[in-house]
Amino acid sequence: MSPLSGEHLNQIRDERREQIIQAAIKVFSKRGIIGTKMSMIAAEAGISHGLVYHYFKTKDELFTLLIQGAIETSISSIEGLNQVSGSPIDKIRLLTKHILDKENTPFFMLIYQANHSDGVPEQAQHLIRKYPLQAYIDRLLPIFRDGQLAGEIVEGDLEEIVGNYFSILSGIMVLGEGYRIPEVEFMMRTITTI
Amino acid sequence: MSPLSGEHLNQIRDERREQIIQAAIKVFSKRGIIGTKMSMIAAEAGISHGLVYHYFKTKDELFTLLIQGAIETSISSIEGLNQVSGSPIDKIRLLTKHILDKENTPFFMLIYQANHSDGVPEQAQHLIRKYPLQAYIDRLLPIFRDGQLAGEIVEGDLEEIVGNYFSILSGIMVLGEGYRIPEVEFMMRTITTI
Amino acid sequence: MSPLSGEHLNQIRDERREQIIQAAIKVFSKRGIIGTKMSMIAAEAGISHGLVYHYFKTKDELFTLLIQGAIETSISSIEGLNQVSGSPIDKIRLLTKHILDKENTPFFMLIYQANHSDGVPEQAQHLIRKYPLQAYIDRLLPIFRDGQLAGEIVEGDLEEIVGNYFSILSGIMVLGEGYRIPEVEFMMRTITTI
Amino acid sequence: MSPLSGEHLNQIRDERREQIIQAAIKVFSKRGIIGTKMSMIAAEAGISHGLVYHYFKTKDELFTLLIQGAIETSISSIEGLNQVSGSPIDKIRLLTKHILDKENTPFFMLIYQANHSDGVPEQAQHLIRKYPLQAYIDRLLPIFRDGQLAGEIVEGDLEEIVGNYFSILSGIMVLGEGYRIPEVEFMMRTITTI
DNA sequence: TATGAATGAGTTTTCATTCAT
DNA sequence: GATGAATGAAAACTCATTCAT
Repeated sequence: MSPLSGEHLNQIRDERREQIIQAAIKVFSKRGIIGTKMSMIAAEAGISHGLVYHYFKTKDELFTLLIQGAIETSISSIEGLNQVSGSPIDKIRLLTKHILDKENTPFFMLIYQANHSDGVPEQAQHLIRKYPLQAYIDRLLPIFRDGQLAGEIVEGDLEEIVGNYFSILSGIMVLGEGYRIPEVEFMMRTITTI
Repeated sequence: MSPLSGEHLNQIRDERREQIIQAAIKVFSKRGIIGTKMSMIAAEAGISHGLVYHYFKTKDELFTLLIQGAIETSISSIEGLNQVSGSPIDKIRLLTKHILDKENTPFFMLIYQANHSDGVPEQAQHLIRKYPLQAYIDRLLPIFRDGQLAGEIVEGDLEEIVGNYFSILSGIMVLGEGYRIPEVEFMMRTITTI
Repeated sequence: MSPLSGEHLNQIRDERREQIIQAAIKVFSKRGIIGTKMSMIAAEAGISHGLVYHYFKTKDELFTLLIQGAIETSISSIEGLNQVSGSPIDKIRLLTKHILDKENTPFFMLIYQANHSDGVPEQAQHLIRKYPLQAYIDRLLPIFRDGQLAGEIVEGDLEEIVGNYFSILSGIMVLGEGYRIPEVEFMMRTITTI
Repeated sequence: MSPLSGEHLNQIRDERREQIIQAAIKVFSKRGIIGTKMSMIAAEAGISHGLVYHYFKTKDELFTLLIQGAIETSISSIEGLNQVSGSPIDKIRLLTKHILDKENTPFFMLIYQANHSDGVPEQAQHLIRKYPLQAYIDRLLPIFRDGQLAGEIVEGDLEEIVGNYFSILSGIMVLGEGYRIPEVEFMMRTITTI
């Protein structure tokens, strides 16, 4: 019989890769790099640990890939706010909703893990350092400024306000199970007037 | 040389124990259980790794001890609020100030680590489960209720408000370097009227 | 498409086998058994690693086969000297030339690898032990004796002379790149008179 | 009781190190890097494999150290010839004797392994490349030139003669068990007049 | 016949823990 | 009480081999 068609093989490969990536996000975000054993990822993906290495050279490479994805996703979802129509407050509400969405927890957890764990691969550290809190502040500042000018956002140093707000959002998402994720309006009370 | 007096030995013992505990808090809170090597604690304490085992049977025992201390400290500092004079808002401000104090970061980190890491000793897990968010909510609820009755705290489900507030405080303290710790008033805006 | 004729399949089979064998000789002789991955042989042969297993059951089987070939070739080329006309010295010169021929390096390397490596399959070890230095000495001795009788070869214990000579030839061929392969006459000075 | 005195500890450390090094020379020289398992070295040294890592960071570091030692020893033993009194032929005879000494086999084997194996650590490769055959030829050339001028050594291109001679010596030492190590005079016949 | 996805045994390396001194 | 040499269990990673297609 002839070997599998290239297309079919590609499909299998892509599926497996995605399967492993999803498993890895789940495990890494919960346990960090050191706490995550490749066998856990394999088990989570329902495959042998050897196969993980068929698709990803090392644990580090896999982790770094996820970090890159997490950063790209979070940055682009912030930059995407500019395309959205609505008042500054509407945009911030949208962002807040997005961040507080349970589905996005792993991204914050991953970045958190990369920030705190030991044994974070050089390249992942590099990415993290390239996008510190300030990078997010810079991208959110214009929206907050507009809000302040419109009188919708409290007076005060803008960098401080944005930094605080993004920090408490990040904090809440990092806590994980056992804590409460507040409603959007609860968080926004820190920055809105009235 | 004559042998050291028993009292002197006791003193050395206590000093060493405290030395190790402080070192352990520092390292565990930053790196978690798995990320912390006994040799790191020893190095931080300036002693040989062998000596740590003279004072603490295992890494798990040491970690569990710290968790116990962290929980006790945080619970008692909340319970202590009742002895303080002042309005409900004053008490909450005091608590907030206390929690946001950099000095107390390690306690939150430790509890966080115990909540998230793998390889957390059974006994530590037990302690953590014995004092979940709800335990803190229960103890804070009376104060918040008074505040609500006095019209100083926003309307709404009290458990939710207290849970949210304690969660965002915890979140911020867990983030660590690279993020902003907001001022007390910034946090309190989530719960105060006007 | 009509199925390939049986004959054509046979031809493909034989070609592939030979292709793999040549690739295996090249890689095994350079890297030894342990150092050789089946994937290297496959890559060298320009086929998939799975296909190697269609032609050879295991790595061990393949290696053993090569060892067998190497031994048979070297033994028969020595035995072939008897069919050659010429003086003893001429025959030894011919043998020396043959051994020092770069093309024959892999055979010596293979036997060397089989002698030294770990993880040499039982059967290959058996073959190697069946044809030790002594087997070569035995076959060369008559020629050297004739040479000694004719005064062309130095006096002395014949087994020793033959053993020495074959050993230094083997040694030189095993060294590989980075060393000099001497001219025939340089080697022969060890055994010839004048 | 007081801890071991620093001196005693030093003694233990030095002994163990030496013990491991000797074991490693033995195993590495016979089986090469890939073929050598750290557990083999540990077993040969009669210690646990963990202890090997107490003294040497990695297998690569250990191997590289041995290579360095082997190169240094062989270079210095050649350079030492200049301090020796005697005719050029005497010096070469001394060198030959030294090289053919069974005790020195491991050095040649190690360098051989480093030249041929896969997975040779970068630093070891560097050392090997720094001291190719030419480095030895350069150091031996003056002696051979003197010998040629004195009519004790055959006519011909000196580099060629020295390279050939050092190569056949190296080759013989690499063969290991199963082959004959010739007498000094047998080897020297390749280069001496008469 | 041909391919490469998939598995798991085996190896390197780390580190909690023990123990002689 | 104090040290650090020593052990061994556990985890990352490699690769021979199998097998569905």
